[in-house]
Amino acid sequence: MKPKVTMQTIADKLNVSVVTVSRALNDKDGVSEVLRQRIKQLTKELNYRPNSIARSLKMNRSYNVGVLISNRYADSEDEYYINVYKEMVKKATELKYSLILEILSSENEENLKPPYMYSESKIDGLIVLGQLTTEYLKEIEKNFDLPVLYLDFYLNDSLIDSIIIDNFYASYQLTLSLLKKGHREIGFVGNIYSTSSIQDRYLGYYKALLEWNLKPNDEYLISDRDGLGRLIDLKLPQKMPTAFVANCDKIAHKLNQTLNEHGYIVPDDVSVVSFDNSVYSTLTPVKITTVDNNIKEMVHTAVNIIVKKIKNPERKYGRILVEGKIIERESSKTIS
Amino acid sequence: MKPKVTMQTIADKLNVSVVTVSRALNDKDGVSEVLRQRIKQLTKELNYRPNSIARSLKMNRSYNVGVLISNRYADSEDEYYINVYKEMVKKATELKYSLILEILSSENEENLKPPYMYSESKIDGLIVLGQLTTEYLKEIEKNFDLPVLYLDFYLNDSLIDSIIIDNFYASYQLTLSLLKKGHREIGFVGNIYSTSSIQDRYLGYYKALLEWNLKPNDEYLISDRDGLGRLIDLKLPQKMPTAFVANCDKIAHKLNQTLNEHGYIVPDDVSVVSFDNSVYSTLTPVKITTVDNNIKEMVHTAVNIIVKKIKNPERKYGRILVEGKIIERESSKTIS
DNA sequence: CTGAAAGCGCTTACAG
DNA sequence: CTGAAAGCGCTTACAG
Repeated sequence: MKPKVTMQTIADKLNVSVVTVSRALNDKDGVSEVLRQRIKQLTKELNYRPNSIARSLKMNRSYNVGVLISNRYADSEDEYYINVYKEMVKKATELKYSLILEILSSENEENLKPPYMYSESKIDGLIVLGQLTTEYLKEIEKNFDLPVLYLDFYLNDSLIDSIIIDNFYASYQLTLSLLKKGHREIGFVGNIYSTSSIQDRYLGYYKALLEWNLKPNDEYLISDRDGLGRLIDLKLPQKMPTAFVANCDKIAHKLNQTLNEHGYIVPDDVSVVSFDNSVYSTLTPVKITTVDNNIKEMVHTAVNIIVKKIKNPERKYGRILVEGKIIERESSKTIS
Repeated sequence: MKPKVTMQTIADKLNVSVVTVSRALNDKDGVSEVLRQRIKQLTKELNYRPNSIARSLKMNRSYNVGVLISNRYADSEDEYYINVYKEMVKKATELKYSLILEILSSENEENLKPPYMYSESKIDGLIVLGQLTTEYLKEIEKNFDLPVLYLDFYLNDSLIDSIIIDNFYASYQLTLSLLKKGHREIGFVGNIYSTSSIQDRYLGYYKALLEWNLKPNDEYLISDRDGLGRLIDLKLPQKMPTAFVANCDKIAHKLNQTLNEHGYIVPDDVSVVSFDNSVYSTLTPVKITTVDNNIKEMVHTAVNIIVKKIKNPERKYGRILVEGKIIERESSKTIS
């Protein structure tokens, strides 16, 4: 490793002070244009890299934002959140922030252990990506001395801002599209006590039915996971509806398999629609009609807001809704 | 936000110096056990969080490792690398390091622009995940003043350590498994000029054929991407072999589709085997025989080594091979 | 066992 | 336009 180049090195070579170097490099007033150029020039020749750690200490800012994801969402083949993360990284870089990802183990979640990056003051703000236990979230809300943003879920009675897909509206639209195709017996797949997003999708489905004067049939409500988010086998009802709204593509894919095992073909016997527009929706033999979550818009909003909150922690944003978009594919069919 | 708690706060309350507080919290000698406990106790009561930025400045360590991935590998539905990243995060946390991910755009790659996290001195070491252009890598090797590790590829004539799946050996074994099933006409799918990993997989395939006194047939070599890594349509040969080795599951999946379009059924007409054990290998109707890359072992080794290199930059590790494991599934069939 | 001093590399008032 | 001084919150060598 070569000798370290600091602002002092530059200053010494040009017989000026570090103050001047700092001002020149940060494009602040108080340096003659000639000197500024000389300094910038030398900076390149010497391969000077600013020490962001030193700046951070002075400014009381790390220029890092933490992203916390539960092991539940990151551990399996569930690629959705990790994809969201990727988009976040791109956006954060634009804003000169770095992202630090931490995977929250079930154990630490249960023990209410704060993220390492928080305990070590490595971050200026935190984005919680995907719902955690209410106890854990309450703990964050009570103790955290940092701007926090919930992404892709919200918590009732919470003062913490959140950004969510407008699941309710999207589900309402999606269910309407089935009704317009002639379906009257429509089921829903998902544990509606599990996450706010499944709940809202269920209620949007409910609303569409009510609007067509239909009563949701409890027999058509199939759970897909236990209270801890672990997937369970899907139990088909005795009498089959003509269509299902699945709470996500992954479950739609699983539903498709379960249906096949029982001799039903999608969409000839049963239509299936779902949410997320993830890899699961296109890799099955029959491509699934789904809702594109508009990850990009959601993520851009999220990163912008957390940065704004770092600069002004008092400002509140509340619940921000991002609209999804239905993508019609082969799994939903018009019936008579 | 509450008033900030620092070591000074603790020191003042107990009428000791910050030196003593620092020693107590870092479990260093020179503090009586009684005092140490009192300090630690107070730390909890006041919700003290050490300022890792200050420590970093003093120690000249950020305790961050950068991970650089090309847009090419992260942008599409290619979940492989992002999965690898997730495992890296878990391992890094164990070692008290944080990871900062940066996505390298094609533009920055072409202009040889160094990663932001490097230019801003935010990281102590860099892991390059997935091959970049030779020019970019040479630039890193020439200029970077940090430990660097290549993960999942290597560069010839490079002094930089790398960790790779033993592609050559795995491919050799995989091809042998086809030969043992009676196949004699075996094709290979992949642009062998594109990445070292495709090249090595091709050569392992080659070796297996040679060992059985077979000559690889150029007609059976199908390219899958252009020089920049963009996927292209697969052109099937006039005369079909009885089996294909595809350079990854994603391509195997695509090959399967192409074969279907031309009226061939896997594995009845053609067997297909591939690499990665990714989501693509199990979501197709016919599950694909593939090689599990042992991501965990690869990642654990990688993170351990970069941390060791940060502590001792002189030490060389060379090319480290991690063994893959064949997972037999339905897409490869015994023929007579 | 305990502390005063110095310093990591910056930035921001303040003074000229 | 330029610089001396102070300070961000730690850790380490030195002294007692």
